[in-house]
Amino acid sequence: MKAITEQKLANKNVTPTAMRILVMNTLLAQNAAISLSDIEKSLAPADRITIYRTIKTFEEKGLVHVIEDGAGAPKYALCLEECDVNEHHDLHVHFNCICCKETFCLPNCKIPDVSLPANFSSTEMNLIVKGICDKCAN
Amino acid sequence: MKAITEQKLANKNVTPTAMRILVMNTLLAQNAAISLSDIEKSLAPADRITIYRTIKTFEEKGLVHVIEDGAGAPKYALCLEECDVNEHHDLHVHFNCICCKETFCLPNCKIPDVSLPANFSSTEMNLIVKGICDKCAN
DNA sequence: CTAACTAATGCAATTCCATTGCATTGTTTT
DNA sequence: AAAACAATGCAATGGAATTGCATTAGTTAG
Ligand SMILES: [Mn+2]
Ligand SMILES: [Mn+2]
Ligand SMILES: [Zn+2]
Ligand SMILES: [Zn+2]
Repeated sequence: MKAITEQKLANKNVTPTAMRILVMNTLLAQNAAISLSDIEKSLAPADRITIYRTIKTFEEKGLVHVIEDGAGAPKYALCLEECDVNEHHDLHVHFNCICCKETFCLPNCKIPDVSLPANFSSTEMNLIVKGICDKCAN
Repeated sequence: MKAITEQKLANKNVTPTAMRILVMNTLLAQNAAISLSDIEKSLAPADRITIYRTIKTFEEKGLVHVIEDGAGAPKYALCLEECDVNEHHDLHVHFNCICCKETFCLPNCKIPDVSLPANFSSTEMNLIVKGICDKCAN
């Protein structure tokens, strides 16, 4: 366990401090994206700002990606190994369930190409699908 | 001018008050999506909260749609006539230019279908493309 | 036409979250 | 061990969303 956590940090050149290991373990334990305040609650009474800066560091180093699902606060999920400081490669669809309110990465669901108008060029895409997830379907 | 504005409000059963006409005219004057604080600045010294509630009303009545482009604050743009209280039909791509920072509706650029995992069903989709717009391309 | 009722507005106040400054503590390098 | 650098904790700031409440404008019933 601890090995995996520290390895992930080491892979992206992030010094494995106590706080960072706690946050990384929290992220590893999720099957859905979580917000900053989720992490705060989960790690209370750890300092909020330190968690904030930890997540920022993770984001910059390509350990997590941000998901803006329109639910108020941004959520975070672990990146694939291929992501790095310069480029995130999580070009997958994110799904927000209107029933359980969870937001999931759908790593096998790639964002299709769209044909933009003339002289528009794209560098990044973000697709949020809202609906009912498998667990909430009856 | 005034005729168009009031007609748009009337079409969606929104009482055409002074404030609502001002906000609607502001929206009509844009060629890009604008944030609440943009509207506030544009209509200063009108009351911020009234503008907030006006936009909420417009949104509920299907007059405007929200665009979360990840730039911090949500932006708003006029809907097509087909939108209504029950359903927004703006299933088009939104484009955020990393150069001029503007966010545009691309009404002719529909969001392609994506094949979700088994037992996931979609009710709504939101695709934000980031890149360089035609005006900023050289 | 007026009283009663409903909708819209303006202002105050609250809450939430993001972000920064700064002093302190822990780590690494020389 | 001293100097240099990185991470942390706490205080403070700032922006934006949201709600309560009293006031005003608009509409409707008698
Ligand atoms: Mn993801
Ligand atoms: Mn649009
Ligand atoms: Zn669900
Ligand atoms: Zn541009």
